[in-house]
Amino acid sequence: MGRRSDHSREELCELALDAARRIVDEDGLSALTARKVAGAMGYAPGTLYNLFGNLDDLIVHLNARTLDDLCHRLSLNPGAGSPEEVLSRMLNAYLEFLTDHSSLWHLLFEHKLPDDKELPDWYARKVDKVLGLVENALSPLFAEDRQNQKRDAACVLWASLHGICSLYQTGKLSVVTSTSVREMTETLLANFIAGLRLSQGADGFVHT
Amino acid sequence: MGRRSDHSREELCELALDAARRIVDEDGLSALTARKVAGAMGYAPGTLYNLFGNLDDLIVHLNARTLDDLCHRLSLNPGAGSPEEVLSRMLNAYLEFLTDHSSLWHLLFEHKLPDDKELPDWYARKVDKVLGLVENALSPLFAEDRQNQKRDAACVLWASLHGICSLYQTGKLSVVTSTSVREMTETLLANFIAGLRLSQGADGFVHT
DNA sequence: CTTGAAATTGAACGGCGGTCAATATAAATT
DNA sequence: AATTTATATTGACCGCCGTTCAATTTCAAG
Repeated sequence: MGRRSDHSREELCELALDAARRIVDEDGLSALTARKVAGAMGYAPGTLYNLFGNLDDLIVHLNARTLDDLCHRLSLNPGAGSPEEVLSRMLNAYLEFLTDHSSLWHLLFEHKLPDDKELPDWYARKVDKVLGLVENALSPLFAEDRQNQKRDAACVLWASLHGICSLYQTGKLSVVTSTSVREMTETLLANFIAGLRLSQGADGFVHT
Repeated sequence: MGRRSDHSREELCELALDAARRIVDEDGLSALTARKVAGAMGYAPGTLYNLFGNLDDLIVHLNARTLDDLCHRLSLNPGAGSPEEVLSRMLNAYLEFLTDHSSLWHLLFEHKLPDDKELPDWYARKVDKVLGLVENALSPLFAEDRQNQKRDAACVLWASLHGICSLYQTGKLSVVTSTSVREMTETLLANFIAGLRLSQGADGFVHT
């Protein structure tokens, strides 16, 4: 077999990523194999390695798409309101995605590159974008001269929510409590923000 | 080859789990293979399947040991003090374990049984024990008639800390912030507990 | 000494990620 | 139009993996 030119290189990448997404969504992480992806797009396994360096590389690109998707969903329902209200709406969208595409979500976070490789810059920028949404929601809590603390707070909140979702999704929470993810994340949100309000000072005059 | 009787069945299990622990600790998760474990204990691969149903089963037992170890370390430095102080000490021990045995820690949380199988009861009890430590530390914050809320709070806190550690450990935090795990977990701890104090009422008279 | 039960082996199976010489096609050159 | 060059595609191959199981060897009981 030789050159086919049924598809451009970009079309092939899209084909591969579409196939990969479908496979993960339908049959779970363990079903994502090079042979299966290649088969689903009607090509031989070797072709996949012309498009991506290896499976890890393909997964990073798939995760980038998932990140875009997630970011888009979180951006809907913008609306105004207190940080609690805004974040609660975002949480809705997040949990909905987690429920509907648990394997894609799982892949997004569970996947780890080998120690000697780092995530590319364009990927970091996508993560930044999501984090920016959280940051904006938290903005009213921080005085003008403390905006730099926003980012840390956003990171902490985001990572914490992730922890709850992660343990839930791997079945490690149900072993220990019957409380729903919904309730737990709301508990975190409420208490963490209450704490922030305090430490940032309701009117800027409490604590240092 | 036939019956050797160099070791009792229990000794063999210990041999296997010791080997597995060493392999994970030294060479990471991906190095944990049946052949390697068997080789390290001086037996053929098949023997491993007389002791454990499969690799998943062995991993659950290894994780149980890790859980015991973790629980033990968290129980040292008991001491008195405010919930913040007690939990901060526990956090020290936790982060120390995370640093020294990152792969064992990773295996403990990342491993997921197939959907049709559940973690055994004796395993759930071990998780419970760790959670109990957090619960005790939070105890002073809850009035006598609200002790049942303790558990939820402990779960949320534990899961949240896990999220920060998890993202850190998979290199997904460094992409987005240069703040240390240490600082982030302290931020969570401080704000969450501050929030709890408020919602539980400093003297039981604020909010419902 | 025989017999039966249990432990141990290691080859075998199907599948995996990844590689690469061979090949077939498209584009460039003559 | 014929020839060359460049490139896309293949699929057999490598060394692994988890897991199985018939065959074998040893121990213990009768």
